[in-house]
Amino acid sequence: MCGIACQNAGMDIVSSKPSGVRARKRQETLERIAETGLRLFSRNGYEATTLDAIAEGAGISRRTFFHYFKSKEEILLDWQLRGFSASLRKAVLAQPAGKGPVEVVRDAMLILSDGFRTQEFISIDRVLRSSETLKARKQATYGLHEQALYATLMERWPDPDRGATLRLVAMASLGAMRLAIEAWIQAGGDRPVDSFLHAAFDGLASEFGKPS
Amino acid sequence: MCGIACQNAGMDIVSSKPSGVRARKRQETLERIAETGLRLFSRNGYEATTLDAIAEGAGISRRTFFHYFKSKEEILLDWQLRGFSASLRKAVLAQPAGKGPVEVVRDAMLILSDGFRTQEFISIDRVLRSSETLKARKQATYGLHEQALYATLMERWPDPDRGATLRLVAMASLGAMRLAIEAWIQAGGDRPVDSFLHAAFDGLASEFGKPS
DNA sequence: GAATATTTTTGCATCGAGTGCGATTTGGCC
DNA sequence: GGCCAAATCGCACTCGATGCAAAAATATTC
Repeated sequence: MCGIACQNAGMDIVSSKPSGVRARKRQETLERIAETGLRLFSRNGYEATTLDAIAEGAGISRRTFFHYFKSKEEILLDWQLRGFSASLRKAVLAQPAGKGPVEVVRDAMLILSDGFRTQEFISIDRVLRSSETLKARKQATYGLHEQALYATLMERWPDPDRGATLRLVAMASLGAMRLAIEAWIQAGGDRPVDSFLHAAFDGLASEFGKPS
Repeated sequence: MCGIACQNAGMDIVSSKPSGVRARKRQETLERIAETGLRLFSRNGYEATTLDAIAEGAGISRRTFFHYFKSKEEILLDWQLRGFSASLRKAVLAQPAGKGPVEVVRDAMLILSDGFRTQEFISIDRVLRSSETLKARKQATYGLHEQALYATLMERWPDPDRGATLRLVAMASLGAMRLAIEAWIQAGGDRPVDSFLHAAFDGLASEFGKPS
C-alpha cells in the first residue's frame, strides 16, 4: 500500500522538521531499487530476477528491500500507478465545461497517449505480459485506475444519482484504452496510438448506441 | 492451464480404451481436492489455509496436489472458469438471429444471472475479495472470460472486419456484468440481479450512445 | 495369471518469496 | 557530547512451488 506516495507522510502535517538528509536518502534508495528492479526485469525476465540480485544491485540487504516495497511485484505495480492515474485525473479536470463524461475522458486519454510511445513503457509492458501472474496484476491495476477515474469523475459531476453511470464510463473507457493499446502493440506501432483510441470509442458508440 | 477440462483428453480421439478405473479415480481425486480447498478457504480464509491442510483433507500427499493444480490459486481460478465461460458461450449461441451483438450478450447474461444467487457463489466471491492478490486474480479471470466471449462472438459473426468492435462488446459487456454484480452484492441482495444488469446496459447505451 | 510397461503417488531435497525478531548503525535533536 | 527514533541488517523460519527418483497402482501383453 505504501509505495512512493507516503514515505514522507507527516512532513506536511506535523510541524517537526522535514529531516532533510533522511528523506533524501530514503527517496534515493527507493528510486535506486525501482530502477535496478525494472532494469533487471527487462534484461533477464521477471522470474529469473531474484530479490537478492535486486538488493545487491541497489546496494542494500535483502531484508531492507521489504522496507521499501511490500513485494517483488510491487515494483511493477508502483511503476504502473506512479504517473498514470494522477495525470489522467489532471487531464480530466482540465477539460473544458460543456462536454459529457465520455468525451471528457476520451479527450483526456488522447492527450496522455503520447506517453505510451516511450521505450520504457513498451519495454516494461512486455515484462507485464510475460507471465500469468503478472498479467493478472496488470489487469488488477486497471481495476485501480478504474476506481481512481471514477473518483475523479464524481469530483467533477458530484451528483450521487450519476454514480452508477460514471462507474460504467470509467470501466468502459479504460477498457477501450486497454484494447487500443493492445491493438497498437499488436500492430507493431505503425499507426499512431491516437487512431486506435479514436476507433475504440467510436466502436463503443456505434455498438452500444443502437436502439435496444 | 489444465484444470477439469482435459484430464481425459484422448478418450474421444484415440480409439484406445478409456481406462475406466484410472480416469474415474483421477476425476474423483480432482473433485475432492477442489471441494476440500474451497471449503477450507471459505471457513478459515485463503492465506490461513495451507497446502498441507488441503492435501491432508483430500487424503493425498502435498506433492500430489501439484499433479492436479498448478498452484493454490488455481483452485479458485478453476472454480471461476468451470461453468461460466462455457455456459455463456452456450447461451450466446442459442440466442435467436436478428439481434445485434450487444443485445445477444445482454440477454444471454440475463439468463445466467440466476447462478449468481447461489450460496456457493456468494461465499467464494467473498474469498476472492479477501486479499489483494486474489482480487488481482479475479480481475484476471474477467480477462479470460473476455477472451472466451470474444471468441464466441467471432464464431457467431465471423467477419474479420468486426473483430475490433466485437472485442469492445465483450469487454464492455463483461465490465457491465462485473459492476452489476458488485452493486448487487453491495446492496445486500434486495433487488434482483437482473435489474442491476439491465441498468448497467442501459447506462452504457445512454452514455456512449450520445452524439460525439 | 505372470511379466512388462505406463501412469500415479510419494518423499526428499532445494529454491525463492515473504515475515518476525532483535541487534546494530545512522541521522535528528537537545 | 548524549539521547531518541528510524533505518539497516542478519538470522531463523514459514510456505508455495519445482525437480528428481523411487515406490505403488493400474493397464497391457503374452
